[in-house]
Amino acid sequence: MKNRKRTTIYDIAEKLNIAASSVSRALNNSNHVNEATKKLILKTAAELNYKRNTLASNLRKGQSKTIGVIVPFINQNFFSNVIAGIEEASYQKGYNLIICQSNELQSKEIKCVNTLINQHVDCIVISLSVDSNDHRHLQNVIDNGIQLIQFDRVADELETLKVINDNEQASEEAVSHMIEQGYKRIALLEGPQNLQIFRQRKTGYLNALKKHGMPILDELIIENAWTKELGANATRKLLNLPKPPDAIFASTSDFSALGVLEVASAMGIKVPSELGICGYSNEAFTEITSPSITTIDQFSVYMGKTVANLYFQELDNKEETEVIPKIISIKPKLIVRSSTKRIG
Amino acid sequence: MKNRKRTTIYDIAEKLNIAASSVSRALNNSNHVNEATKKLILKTAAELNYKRNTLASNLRKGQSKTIGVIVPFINQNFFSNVIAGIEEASYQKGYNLIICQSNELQSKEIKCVNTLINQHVDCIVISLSVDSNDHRHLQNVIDNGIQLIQFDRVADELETLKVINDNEQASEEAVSHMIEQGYKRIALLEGPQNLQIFRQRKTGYLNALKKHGMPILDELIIENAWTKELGANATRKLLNLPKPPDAIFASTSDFSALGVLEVASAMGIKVPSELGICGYSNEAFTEITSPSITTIDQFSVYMGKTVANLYFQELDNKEETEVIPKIISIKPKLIVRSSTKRIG
DNA sequence: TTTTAATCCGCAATCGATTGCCGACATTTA
DNA sequence: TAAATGTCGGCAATCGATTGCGGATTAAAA
Repeated sequence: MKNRKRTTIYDIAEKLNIAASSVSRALNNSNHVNEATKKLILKTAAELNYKRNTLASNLRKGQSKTIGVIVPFINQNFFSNVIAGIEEASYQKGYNLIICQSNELQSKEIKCVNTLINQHVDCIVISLSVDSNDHRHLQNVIDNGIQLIQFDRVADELETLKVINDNEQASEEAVSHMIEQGYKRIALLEGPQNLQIFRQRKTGYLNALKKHGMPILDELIIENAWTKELGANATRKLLNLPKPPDAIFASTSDFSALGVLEVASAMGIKVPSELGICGYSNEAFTEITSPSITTIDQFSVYMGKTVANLYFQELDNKEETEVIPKIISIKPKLIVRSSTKRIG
Repeated sequence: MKNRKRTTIYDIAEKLNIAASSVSRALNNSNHVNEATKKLILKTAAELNYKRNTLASNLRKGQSKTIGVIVPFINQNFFSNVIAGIEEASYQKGYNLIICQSNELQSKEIKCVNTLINQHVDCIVISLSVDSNDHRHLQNVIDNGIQLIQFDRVADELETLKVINDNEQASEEAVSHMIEQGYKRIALLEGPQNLQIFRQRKTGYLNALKKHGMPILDELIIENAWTKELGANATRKLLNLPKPPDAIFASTSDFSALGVLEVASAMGIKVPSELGICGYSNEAFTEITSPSITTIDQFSVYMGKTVANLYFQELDNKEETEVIPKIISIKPKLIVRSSTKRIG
């Protein structure tokens, strides 16, 4: 709070009795300024503890070197990892991050988008909130000349850059694995079907069953079981069926899978011998439950880096070759653990 | 990418054939403008899809309505929770967050600080990196008239606003609890002692021993065991002592405690009967290990909210009463779980 | 009807950095 | 020696929004 007034290029100019434009050029390392004066300016700038006012600079240059990120919750493992990845890649390029949480609410998501547009961010990175239905606010981003990149939870119909997981394939692989382990009645806990990722995971599940010539049993497919509690409730319901499942694929999240595991334990049902369990996301805890939970790794940090790098590539490429793929799909990896290992 | 050029107040002014200043006033809901024209302006602004250029506004007003946050890693539970808390409180006040990671490196921390100063953030919130030794960069923040708030890992000698946990007290409570459970030889895994929080936790440990008239055994105090791996190594060493401990307080983190638990399990040592374990942080996984781990909850989201609100209070209070406490200490809560429950 | 006050609105400066353009001077080439 | 080229520095406009001040119009008070 000492010098409320910060030193500007004018202060430096005045002190050295030169024009502010020269100071600006020197600080930007332009070659339109004599080497000697440049050194002098830099020295004086350091002495006066000069800090460039990025606001002014950005205003003039019409860019902000800032990327806005909107996620449902910052403190969910998957998202915080993606953000960490974005941050790492952006930092190297001298870009800053503005982070917003949509709290899974479209209404807040819209506000976040507007804030970021006002902030003149160069790029908005978003993973949709669960109740996101129409996408006018995203169209608005594009209309305002801001690069839009969607990741993970994407609106398919919008033609933007996207970084996604191959959910369908991963899901199919997981279910196939369970079938190979001898499970016959595999239940599916599905997430809100307005989100593409959950539709894809369901498709993967159905594909696997078809491929192995297994029947699709509607009573084993439970909607909207994507939190630990909902997963637990669904499990109670499933295990009390006349013909209960012998495996549960919690396609929504590991939290849901954890709910499954807890209910099974409480009911004295043995995992994996009597009930197989597979989650999604490879949350840290899946490794340390007993038994440990089979799950799918989404390479979240890598995903974040990919998002950022995609933006930077697109930036370099402007008006040039335009050969960059608009959609990058990252292949997730099935992590087989005890909760589904019945044989071998 | 449609209209590269966004509408400004001048566009609105021109269209309505009035002065830009009136537009500005209308948009700021000033009462120095006729109600009818105000309505007209607002309507036109909406029609033209006007978005305020926050950069220009902030430049003029000399503030940015932005809070910069620097943490070691975004994707560590504690920090992402604190950030979530800060975001929630800031959002309500119309403030944005710029997030940086120091990666536990002082060098990067300094760069982050400079970036944020350049960005003219109104406030910088920081939790120090582990190798943070001198604090000139923090002094620099203050000298630039930016409000500095430290949380959790703070530099004690700097007179700034601080939000901390009462580590000493929590630590003492945890160790006392273990003593009451009948543990006689309680080991301590300590963190890097240049960070105050770890010194405080050690002090709490020592206090508890003293209070209960128990000897302090140097061979049971292990330095720098603050990751899962280091915790595991330390445990191997401890359990191979001629007179091994019957309890381990992983004062650094739950990850460290997890390392302890894993080694104990691998060595066939029963927890809690043969070895008590207590962690720190109340990470989600501590609840689901078997046995579940006794730990200390730091109320991280609440901590974040407190940080943000502290800033806003200070803002309101400028030049006024100055009665706000400079240091807010949040009392953590001991969460007793199976890993230390030997009696009762 | 005249004075006073209130209400609106516009002019122009300002925030700090950047940049196109011009001119002064020095250096090189014809 | 004259012309052409290059180097360096300054002037002034610009980015978009805000705001102090003053002027004009209208309403209220005397």
